Parts: sequence; C-alpha cells; structure tokens
Amino acid sequence: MEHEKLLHLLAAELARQPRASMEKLATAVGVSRATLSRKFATRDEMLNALAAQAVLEYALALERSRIEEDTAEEAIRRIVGNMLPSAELYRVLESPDCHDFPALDAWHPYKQKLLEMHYLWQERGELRVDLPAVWLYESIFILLRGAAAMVRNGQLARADAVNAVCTLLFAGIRRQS
Amino acid sequence: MEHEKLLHLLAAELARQPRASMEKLATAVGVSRATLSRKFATRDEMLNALAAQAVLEYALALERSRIEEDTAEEAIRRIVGNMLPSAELYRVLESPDCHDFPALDAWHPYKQKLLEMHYLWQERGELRVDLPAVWLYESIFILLRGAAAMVRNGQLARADAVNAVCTLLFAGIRRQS
DNA sequence: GTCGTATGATACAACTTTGTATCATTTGAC
DNA sequence: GTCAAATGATACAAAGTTGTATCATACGAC
Repeated sequence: MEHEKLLHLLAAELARQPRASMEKLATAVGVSRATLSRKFATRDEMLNALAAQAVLEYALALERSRIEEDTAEEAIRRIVGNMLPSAELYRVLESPDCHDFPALDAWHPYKQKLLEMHYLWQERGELRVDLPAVWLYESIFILLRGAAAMVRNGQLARADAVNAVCTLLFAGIRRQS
Repeated sequence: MEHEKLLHLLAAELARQPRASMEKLATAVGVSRATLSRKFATRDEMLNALAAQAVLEYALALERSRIEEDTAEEAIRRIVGNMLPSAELYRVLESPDCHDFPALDAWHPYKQKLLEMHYLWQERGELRVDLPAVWLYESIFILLRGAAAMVRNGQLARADAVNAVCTLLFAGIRRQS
C-alpha cells in the first residue's frame, strides 16, 4: 500500500480507537502486522511518521491557502477547505503522547505563522478582539476535527463539512433576522 | 478519595493519555494501583463508572438549564455554563471504546431531548436552518470539549471559557461592524 | 486507646503487546 | 516465465498489563 494512504488510514483508525494495538491497527487498515512492523519498527516510529505527515500537510495546506491575501474570512475559508482532508492527522500534533517527537519541531513555525496572522486580522479589525487570538485559532481546528469525526461517523456529509465549519465560525448558529 | 472527585481526575487524565495503563492512571490521580483496583475491578468497569457519572451530570446540567424557557441563546448559554465542568467526562460518552456500555442506555433519552430542542429552536426561527440540527448540537459539545482541553493546558482561563464558547456560537469570530 | 475501614506495598499468574526473525507466497516489472 | 521486492503467516522471547490475593500500616470514629 502507498505510504501516504497508509498514514491516513492509520490516523483515522487511531482517532476511532486510540488504544488499539499494532495488530488491531494493522488489521483495521488492511495489512498484516508483519507489514506494518516493516514500515514502522516501533509504535513511536509510527506516531512520529504520522506527525511528520501531519506537519507536511499542514504546511502545504497553509501555503495553498495564501493567508496573506484577501480578507480574513476568505483566507480562513481556504484554510478550512485545504485542511479538512488532513484533520484526522492533526490530532497527532496535539496529542500529549507525541509532544516530544522530533517531527513536531518542524511544525511550530507554521503554527506560529498562522497564529500571528490571527493577531494581524484582529489588528486590522477583521477578527473580534474580545476573545483571545489563540482561542480563535484553536476553535478552527477544534471544529475541523469535530466535523471530520462526524463525517467519519456518517452524521455529516463530507460535502457539507467545510460550509458547516465556516458558517459557524463566521455567522454562529443563530438565524440572522 | 471521594468517588466523584476520583472520576473527574480519571476523566481528565484519560483525556490527556488515553493509552495510559491502570497503574499510570492511578499514579496520575494520586492513589495506588491497589486502591484503584478496589474501586473498579476492571478497566471496563472504570470506564462504565465514568460513563454513568457522565450521564448523571449531563442529565443534571440539562435539567438545571431549563432549556424550555427563554430564548435559544439564553438556554444554550445556561447549557454551556452548566456542562463545562463535566466536559472531560462527556468524552467517554462519545468514545468508541464505550459504545456498548450499559450506562450509555440511560444517556440517549437526554441527548435526544436536547437534540429535539434544537429542531424546535430551528422551527421557531431562532437557530439557522441551513445547517443540520445535529451539527448545531454537536458543535456545542465539540467547542465545550475543546475549551476544556485548553483550560487544562493553561491556554484559556477557566473564567473565560463559557464566554469564549458562547460568543463563538452566537456571533462567530468576525468583528461586528 | 480500640476498632473497623481504607490505603499502600508487594507478589504472582494469566494474558497481551511488542520487537524481531524466518520462511513461504504473492505481486509486478521486465 | 523469471526475478526481485513486498507481503502474509508463524514463531518466539522480552516486556508490559491485568486481575487477584495477602500483609502491614495509616486514618477516623468512637
């Protein structure tokens, strides 16, 4: 199986069953334990590979989203759209199991860049300043992960997920009068 | 240690380290493994006790929130305020490890009631109808759990958490012009 | 102080998980 | 068809986890 595809399947299964053994994970993604062990000698190595892939996709999605262009809303809509496919992977970035993985060092500059963009959007008067920027930043990913989980469970259509997140972010749940 | 306090500490530690062994959990919450084993003979029994406590607090918070009174916004603000202290516990309700625990049977009616309230709020024109009610419902808990995690990590002040969630829910992240 | 209860320490067997190795089979390129 | 690479099946020892039991100590009520 292709390496990237394998990582996505593993991330999805880990989101479902964080306590699954390597054997259960292997079966769930459709390979034997032997093969999984060949790709990742240890569980930590696997998690690190997931973190590395997460950083890669985070960075790529950020670049593609051209966050310096247009309004905050348009930029964030692009971010949500570009990051939704990797939402399951991002869980690894936040997981306390992985907080000292080498792959995470490469992530912090990108996270910092997006966080600082939030400060800028606040200064520009585009994002509200009565909530901490870190909450605005995190709420995007909180909703992204939540929406991805609902898509996985069949509670939300994949095609609706980006709109569900963005509408909530920019208009809230209340019907506009 | 008091039973209820123990459950909350366990829920918090499980949120941090879902893969922690009973021994690690016991140490983290400040008891010996022997004591933890006496309270919960097996891990499943512990998870079921957590689920039962979660259902209890969910039901109590729902009742206290008097969701039939006032506007959707006021009712949901009360829900968020009343449920935030149990947010770590609610993770057990959604966890796929626990989907067939007996304690969850008691939960579904309460969840259903709150979900149906969302339909009513939509019909009344208080909540938007261009997003599925289940997304409106889940987004409350997604944000609650996210805010609780940030409080735990020291990224968000506990006193600000309810307002952060409710402001996002009802006004979004964009500065109002 | 005495008693019962709760706790911690330790031990142990059964079981699971992990990392590693070996061999047979399958797959795909040529 | 042939070959090399990838995969699956199986085995095994080391380590970790779990459920249980036992004993000694700490604590609180009285």
